[in-house]
Amino acid sequence: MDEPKPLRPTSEATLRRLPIYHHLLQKRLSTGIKTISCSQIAEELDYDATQIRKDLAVTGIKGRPKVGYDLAALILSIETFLGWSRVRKAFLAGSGHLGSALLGYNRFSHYGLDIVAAFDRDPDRVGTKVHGREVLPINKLAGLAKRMRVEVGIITVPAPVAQEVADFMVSGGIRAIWNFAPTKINVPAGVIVQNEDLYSSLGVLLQKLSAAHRLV
Amino acid sequence: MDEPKPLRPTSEATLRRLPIYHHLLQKRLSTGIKTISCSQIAEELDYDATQIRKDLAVTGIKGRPKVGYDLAALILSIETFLGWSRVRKAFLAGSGHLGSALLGYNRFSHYGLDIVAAFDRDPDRVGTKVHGREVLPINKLAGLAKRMRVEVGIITVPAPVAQEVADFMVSGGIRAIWNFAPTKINVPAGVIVQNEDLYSSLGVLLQKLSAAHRLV
DNA sequence: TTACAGTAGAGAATTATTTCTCGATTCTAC
DNA sequence: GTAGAATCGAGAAATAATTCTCTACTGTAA
Ligand SMILES: NC(=O)c1ccc[n+]([C@@H]2O[C@H](COP(=O)([O-])OP(=O)(O)OC[C@H]3O[C@@H](n4cnc5c(N)ncnc54)[C@H](O)[C@@H]3O)[C@@H](O)[C@H]2O)c1
Ligand SMILES: NC(=O)c1ccc[n+]([C@@H]2O[C@H](COP(=O)([O-])OP(=O)(O)OC[C@H]3O[C@@H](n4cnc5c(N)ncnc54)[C@H](O)[C@@H]3O)[C@@H](O)[C@H]2O)c1
Repeated sequence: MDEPKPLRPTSEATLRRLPIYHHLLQKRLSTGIKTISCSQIAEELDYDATQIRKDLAVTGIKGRPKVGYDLAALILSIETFLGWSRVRKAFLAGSGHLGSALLGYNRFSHYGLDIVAAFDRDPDRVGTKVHGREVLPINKLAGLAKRMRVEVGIITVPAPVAQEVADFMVSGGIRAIWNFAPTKINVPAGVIVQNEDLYSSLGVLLQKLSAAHRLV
Repeated sequence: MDEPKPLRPTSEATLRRLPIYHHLLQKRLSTGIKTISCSQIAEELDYDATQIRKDLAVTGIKGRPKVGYDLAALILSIETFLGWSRVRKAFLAGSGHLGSALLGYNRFSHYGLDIVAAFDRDPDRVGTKVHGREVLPINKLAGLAKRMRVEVGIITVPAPVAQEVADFMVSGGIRAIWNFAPTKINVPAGVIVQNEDLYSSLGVLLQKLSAAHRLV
């Protein structure tokens, strides 16, 4: 009776909902309340209370009947589970429109990510500063990543060069890639890729709008 | 025997995958090939071929055994299904970091979306131009949306004011909202909201990275 | 012509996720 | 104290999504 559970990894759906709860909980924290129940969260977000209870359970938090969860403890539990309590260094490749927006967003450091430098191929960009971070030549990425023990790579370059940039990241020892380019990138086993495809989101929105049209 | 099928709406998972196929198909189109099969797509994207077949079926495309699908017809079928073939006007609220990045991205017009104007509350921003689009005062949003028959609203304002901006959009007759603020917005029935929560994406990435650490 | 291999499409089986049900617990009010 | 209401937590049931299986079709090559 050593490993009775197969210990499945947490479902992606649950992982995506946890930050949504986190936003709400933080908002509530500032109002001064001390506890919150699943039914209250459910009411606010229009989710099913049982689903929220199961989601929160994966973080290891324990609630009390009739009361709910301790708000501060719950926030901490989510942050710990998601890996937001330990800040990891990140390199961003492609300091264009989207890359600059991410660099300008100083809130990621509260969510486990510290973008320490940006990289680009364009000589006009290299050497400039974007929101306080220096832009370095892309060919320095791998070496620096290794030296600085950078764990996360962010790809905001055009799709045709995304694979090449990902290869630099992998060779620099980066083990998790946040990919904003609308293309699949191939990485060796053990490297985590999280695609953020805005077209998928846009596709869902516009399809629903079109479908609504067709019905009415 | 009039409505034998309940006609369920297409699942969100399928809707999110269709744009991913679209990216690949477009890339293939430029190589000159004329047809493509599910097994080829599956090989490339590391998906299950049957899943791809079922996904593509919802767009109404018909394939031929041993051959696959006509590439150009398939692309068109996806575009039509997702509502990308008819371009809809959009207003963007919040011309900050992220809003500017979206305004600078001229490719959305090929994907059914034409951002025609931006809105902001900051007097320093109002009156300027961001990537060719004028920034107008936020209090003009509702009236102009109604007059110009704008269908889509994009929210890139800070979370605490997202609801207020959404209300302006709804009162201007906007029926689909692409929300980048990390907060729930409440809208009347019939209005479509698509949340694009970068923290969800980041949460998935970092949790997987943490979990990988724990195992090794 | 004929065998063969690759593939779409439909439906069944499997797996994953969400929702329901119920017992146990804990707070509040009487 | 005791009754009642709210809620957690665990397991069962229902629902949804994915993967498997089989048949029929189509092009290619012997
Ligand atoms: N901006 C958006 O709103 C938006 C929306 C959806 C998707 N995207 C995707 O995000 C990515 C970036 O978009 P963007 O609008 O910021 O583009 P952009 O052209 O503004 O920026 C791209 C940057 O990458 C740099 N670059 C090009 N090749 C490089 C290389 N080999 N190595 C390092 N840097 C290189 C360029 O010099 C440029 O600075 C694209 O893949 C795009 O499809 C952007
Ligand atoms: N920039 C990013 O990388 C990033 C990442 C994740 C999430 N987000 C989210 O996107 C949103 C925008 O982020 P940002 O970095 O662009 O912020 P930002 O501060 O650069 O831009 C916000 C803009 O909204 C305007 N604004 C404020 N109140 C307004 C109102 N009532 N009406 C109209 N305009 C108003 C401001 O003047 C400013 O121009 C935020 O909700 C943020 O959480 C941004």
